[in-house]
Amino acid sequence: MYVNVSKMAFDMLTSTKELRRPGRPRSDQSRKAILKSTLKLVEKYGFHELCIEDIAANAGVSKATVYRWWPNKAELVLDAFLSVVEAELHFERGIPIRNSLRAQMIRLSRLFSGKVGSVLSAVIGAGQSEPEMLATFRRRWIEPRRIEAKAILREAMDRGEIRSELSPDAILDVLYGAIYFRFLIGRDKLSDKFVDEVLNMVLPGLTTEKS
Amino acid sequence: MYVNVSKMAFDMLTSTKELRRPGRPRSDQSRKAILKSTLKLVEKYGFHELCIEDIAANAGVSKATVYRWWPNKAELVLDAFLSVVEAELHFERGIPIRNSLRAQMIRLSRLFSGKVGSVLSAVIGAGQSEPEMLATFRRRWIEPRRIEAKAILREAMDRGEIRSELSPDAILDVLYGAIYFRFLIGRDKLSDKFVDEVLNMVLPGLTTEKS
Amino acid sequence: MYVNVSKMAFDMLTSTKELRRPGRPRSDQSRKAILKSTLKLVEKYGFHELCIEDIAANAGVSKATVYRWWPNKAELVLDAFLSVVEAELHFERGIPIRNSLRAQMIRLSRLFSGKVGSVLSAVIGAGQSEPEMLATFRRRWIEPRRIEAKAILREAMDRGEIRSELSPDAILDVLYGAIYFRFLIGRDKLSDKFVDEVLNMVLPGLTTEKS
Amino acid sequence: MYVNVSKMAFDMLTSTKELRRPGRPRSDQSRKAILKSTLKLVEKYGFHELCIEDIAANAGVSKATVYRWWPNKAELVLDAFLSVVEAELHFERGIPIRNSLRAQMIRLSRLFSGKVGSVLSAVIGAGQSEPEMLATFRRRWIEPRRIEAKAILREAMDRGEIRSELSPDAILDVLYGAIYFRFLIGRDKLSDKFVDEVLNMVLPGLTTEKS
DNA sequence: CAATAATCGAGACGGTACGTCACGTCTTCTT
DNA sequence: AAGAAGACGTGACGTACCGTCTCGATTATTG
Repeated sequence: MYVNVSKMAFDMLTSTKELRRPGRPRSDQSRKAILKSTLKLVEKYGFHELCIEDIAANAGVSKATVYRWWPNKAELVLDAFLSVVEAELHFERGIPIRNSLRAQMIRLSRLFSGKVGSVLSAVIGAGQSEPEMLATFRRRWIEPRRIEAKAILREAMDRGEIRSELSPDAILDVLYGAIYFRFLIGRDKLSDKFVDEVLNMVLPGLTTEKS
Repeated sequence: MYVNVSKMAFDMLTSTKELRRPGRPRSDQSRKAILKSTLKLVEKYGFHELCIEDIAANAGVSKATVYRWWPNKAELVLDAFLSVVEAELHFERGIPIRNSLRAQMIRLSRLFSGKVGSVLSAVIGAGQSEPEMLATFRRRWIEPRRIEAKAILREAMDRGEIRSELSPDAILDVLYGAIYFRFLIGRDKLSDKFVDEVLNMVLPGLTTEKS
Repeated sequence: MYVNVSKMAFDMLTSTKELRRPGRPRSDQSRKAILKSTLKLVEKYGFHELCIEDIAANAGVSKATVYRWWPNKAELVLDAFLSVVEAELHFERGIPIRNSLRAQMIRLSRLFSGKVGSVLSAVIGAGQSEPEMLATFRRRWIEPRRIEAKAILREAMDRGEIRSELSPDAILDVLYGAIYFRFLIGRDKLSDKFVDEVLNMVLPGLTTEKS
Repeated sequence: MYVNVSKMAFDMLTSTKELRRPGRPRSDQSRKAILKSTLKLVEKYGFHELCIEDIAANAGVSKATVYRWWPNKAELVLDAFLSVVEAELHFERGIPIRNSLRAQMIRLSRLFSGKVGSVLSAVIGAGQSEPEMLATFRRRWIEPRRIEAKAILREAMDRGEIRSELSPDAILDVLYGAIYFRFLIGRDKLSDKFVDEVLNMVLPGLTTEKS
């Protein structure tokens, strides 16, 4: 991960079409096959049982090729996870805060219930004993979404929908904490209905109006 | 874990004080030394780096003795965790719901910030790829506390403090989800202040009075 | 082995019927069950794969009981072997040397081809890396028979059938070496015919007459 | 053993000098170090006490490398033995049979008395409970020598030195059985004198002339 | 008839080595 | 260079038996 980021950056800088590093270029086919195999196998076995030898074999790639581009299993799984979900789950802006939050939270909870859910839980689980991995996870998955969320919260505060003395971070910890808690630990399934329950409980405490 | 639970059950059934199973009895000294070493080492190295060979060596015990009583590292760590925290963190009853919740949530968040916090996160992390372990964790850690919590919520509903049409499980997912989320994923530290922020946001939505 | 020999000796000395040591006497049933199980399992698995835990389990006996009477697997197997064959295979005396040798060699080679053959080869095999065991084997199996054999050879020398300048030990090494060699290493099966081949080749060199 | 034999065969077939299998080639240095350490340790401790962990450590090699090429301790020791003695102990041809036999038997018995003797007895001992190993031992140690021996016996029969109605296998079982018997079981040491005793006893029965 | 003494079963214990697995690295030839 | 192949040293795994031990129960002799 670290490695390929820097090398990709180098490639981008230099490839004004002609300039590039000597030697055989990186096989994009291999890269994709590795990420695909990783996703497939982590869904099947979970992070713990997953082994890089199997990923390499499954991707028809040599082990050394995996290690050339990712420093360890954790980063690889994280990259595979992000390669699937990175672009999704934006907030709609300019609509009532409840609607915007609800729509995004429902899409998130459905994502958690699907195939990538098992990959996500594997990533967070592994992160509990690998601080660097958790940091990367936060930086590339949690933070981008939170920046957007804070923006719409700020807008809602400006419109007077949300009490502006509240901490946006605390608000989001409460709303999303409920979903993540049920996803990671809870026995109950995530559902659209649960999202509504959460919003019904929490929003009254955030709004300025006395309903 | 599974083994000794069933055997302990057997002991209890048969021990009208005098009856015991034949053969050399299990060494309680070894059992305690193993749990103690496990706690110590998991705090030091985290779950991932922890190895059973080290636990056995540190406890002055043979590897076989560890495997005789615990099927794998995860169960052992879980048992060690529970042996330390199992009896703690009850709710005070007969006082306003906010006070009771606040006191327990603060004690919980302080626990998370302390030494056992790292053991707990290791347990939950490992549980993400071992469903049985997570189930045991829920059964022996989450559920006992939740039963108490539901009882005080029910009392508060009876007293008219909490709207009785709300789902107790959802309420607890919101309140504790925030803490667990910040503990497991969040970048911000847990603090007494955060507990108050959560309660301030959530309780208004739960109460009957419109303040 | 060492233990029970001495204790048996003590028993013999003292049991002029009434005198015996205090405490629960040794269970002869267990002793026999152990030897029987040992024979059965060594035939089935060979010496190497044989384990004392299986012997004890098969004999319905505790492991400690086995170790109380035999110091190790080798001695136990040797004892089991000798308990079956010790009394057999004497030489007939007062008949022509060829007849006496032939009869005993044939009985021996048939014994080798039977069930105890596999036990014997296990014993000798194990003896190759345990000098004490091999010594006991020689003392209790090889030597008693060799003493008899030397006696009939001496008689034959006295009668003038065998050249008396020959070494009886060398004679027996040649005759029986052939059988043991074929038994332990050779690809060819032992047979009565082979015994005759050996005698036909060797006896002319031993006899005084020029046939 | 099985593995490398087949791979060596493959190498031989394909190595018209240039063709070789892909991947990192097997380290010949490791292979030799393992065989050397095996010999050294089996001489020192005997087969039974020998453990593969020690061999690997002594050879500065990983345990996995040992297991990659030899399926078990027995095959490894056998290979080590053969790597030392395989090329030795031929018969001289075109001389009187007695001389040829005597020279080879004396060299053999001296070999048995030396350092490799303990390895050989370990190999034969282990072979008693592992038929495949004994078969390999016969194929690679016994048979090649026996083929030569039969050739010189046949020549001697053609020359009229040996009675041609005798079975060469039986002759060799008698001659070499005596040596192996004394080596494996006998209490007496092997010596040049013993070889002469054996030949003096056996040859008269084999020869055509009446001396 | 109690006290003493040894054996018995069951089975837990500290050990040692097993043979396996995956790690991450390295060496070779090919693309 | 990058890639596939695959051998390498390393280290932990979980297992199997080792030979010893601690129990309560049993079976004898002795006082």
